[in-house]
Amino acid sequence: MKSQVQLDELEKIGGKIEEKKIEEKKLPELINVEGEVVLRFAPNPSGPLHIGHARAAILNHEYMKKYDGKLILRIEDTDPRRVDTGAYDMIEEDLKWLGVDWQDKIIQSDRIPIYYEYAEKLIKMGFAYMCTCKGAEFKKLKDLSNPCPCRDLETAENLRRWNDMENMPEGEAVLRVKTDLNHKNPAIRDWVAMRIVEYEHPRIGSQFKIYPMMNFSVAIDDHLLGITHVLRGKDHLANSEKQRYIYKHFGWDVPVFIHYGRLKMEDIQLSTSKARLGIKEGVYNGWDDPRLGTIRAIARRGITRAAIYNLMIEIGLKIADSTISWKKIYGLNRKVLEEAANRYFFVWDPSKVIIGNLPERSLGIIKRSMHPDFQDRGYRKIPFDGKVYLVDEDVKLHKYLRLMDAVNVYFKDKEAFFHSLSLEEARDVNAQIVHWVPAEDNLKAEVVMPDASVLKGLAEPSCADLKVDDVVQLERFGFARVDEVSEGKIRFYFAHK
RNA sequence: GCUCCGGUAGUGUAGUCCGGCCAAUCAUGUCGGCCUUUCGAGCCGAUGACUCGGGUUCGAAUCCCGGCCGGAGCACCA
Repeated sequence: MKSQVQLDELEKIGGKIEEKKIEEKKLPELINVEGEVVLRFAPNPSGPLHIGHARAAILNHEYMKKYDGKLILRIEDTDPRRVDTGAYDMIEEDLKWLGVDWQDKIIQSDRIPIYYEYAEKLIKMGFAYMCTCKGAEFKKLKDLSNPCPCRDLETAENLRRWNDMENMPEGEAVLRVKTDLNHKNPAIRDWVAMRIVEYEHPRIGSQFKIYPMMNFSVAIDDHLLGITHVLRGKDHLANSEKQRYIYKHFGWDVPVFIHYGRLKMEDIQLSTSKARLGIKEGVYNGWDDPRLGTIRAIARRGITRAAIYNLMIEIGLKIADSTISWKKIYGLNRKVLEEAANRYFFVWDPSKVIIGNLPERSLGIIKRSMHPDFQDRGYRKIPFDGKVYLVDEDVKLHKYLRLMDAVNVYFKDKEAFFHSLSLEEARDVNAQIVHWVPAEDNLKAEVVMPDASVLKGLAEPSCADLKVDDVVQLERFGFARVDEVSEGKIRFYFAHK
């Protein structure tokens, strides 16, 4: 018997634990918050979103909610060669699946004239010049901190070249932003703002031939859209510095740049371009192949958005790189699924067993709860007539088996016989407790595993009532998402144990 | 090579700015126990980290210098 003092102490501890659970995982405050916080998620439409995009999307979305601010979806399609027309819709679908919503959407290819306008302003202000030097020659000069011959061109000549740019072939000229030729980092020196692209844009066609470089369009748009905080990967560190020159030249306020580290994912290092190639060559079944790190692949596997959200919030915006293990994701996902997932029997590697000596009283309809912790969800009915399929390994490895909620059997000369009925008796002989499926009344089932291999077996009859996207726990097997249900057949995608 | 940035348990993360309350947080994983008609969940317990070497200081995960390791950028991609 515990003393009152001990009980009080326990309650205190319990209370503390509760509190900690509630206050779990918060994002740090943003700096320089004055007025409305405006953020953007700005993917390049080269394919569907992957787990790396999810980080940017979720963090931006979380801050939008935290500060009751605004999130803008900006599609950055200023390189006609890197545009996949299917990606525009896929990006929005993926964001919707993630539960990320946005207030405004803009597509940069709709804004080309705006970039022209600001390019011209920059030329007139003397902060940009038209450079016709060969790339290699410019680099040589740049690396020595020397100006190229075009740098000191008169404004009038720059404007003449700028207006003539449309008549030049690709590679003939670029518009450069003046920065600092003595900048320590050669990459920052006089970077390219506009270039000629002779390639039909998949979305807007051939109406333009001059396209902005990302550093230019991004800086112009971030300012025009009133972006206050820019969250981006640390691979953009140098770009942020390049973009600062645009703000400086125009006299604009610079947003807060926040750079986070690289996200590495165990077993998945596939870039969008490699994935696309793999799909084209038939190595992968599509963008949602379970081996890929795309949002849709992860979703198809029964990973919940809540798990992805929690993961991204936990990782946060650290600039140091992070490696995510599947175990981490599974652990987070299991928390969500454990409560949500109803239980069903799936027998893989099925072995038919006919049980001898069955007493009449052991036959009938077996009822088993949908979820042991939530009896109010009701139960499934599984008819038991002595003829069942069991997992082959269970049959081979054990002398005594208890078929859950039905009977205890024993094997003699590879034949199965009735032993007893109660759980207690099963315990007395150390019977292995196993799941089973009726030999007659069942569904053909297959489970697509994370490596895309397919495990075939049989599922209990009530699986016929399942709907696509239901996530269930296949007892003694693991969590799986229902991918397709048809007459007498069901297909699952395996999530994890 | 040049420029910049990092390095806390297996993994993720807190703490680092403003040294002491840090013999370092929380989560996940792993192992063990209890419970249980699932290999799940829950509960209890265990496990395990400040990259290394100097320096400053009464005192360093925290500040300084150097090494090591890792990453990013160095495009007419984003």
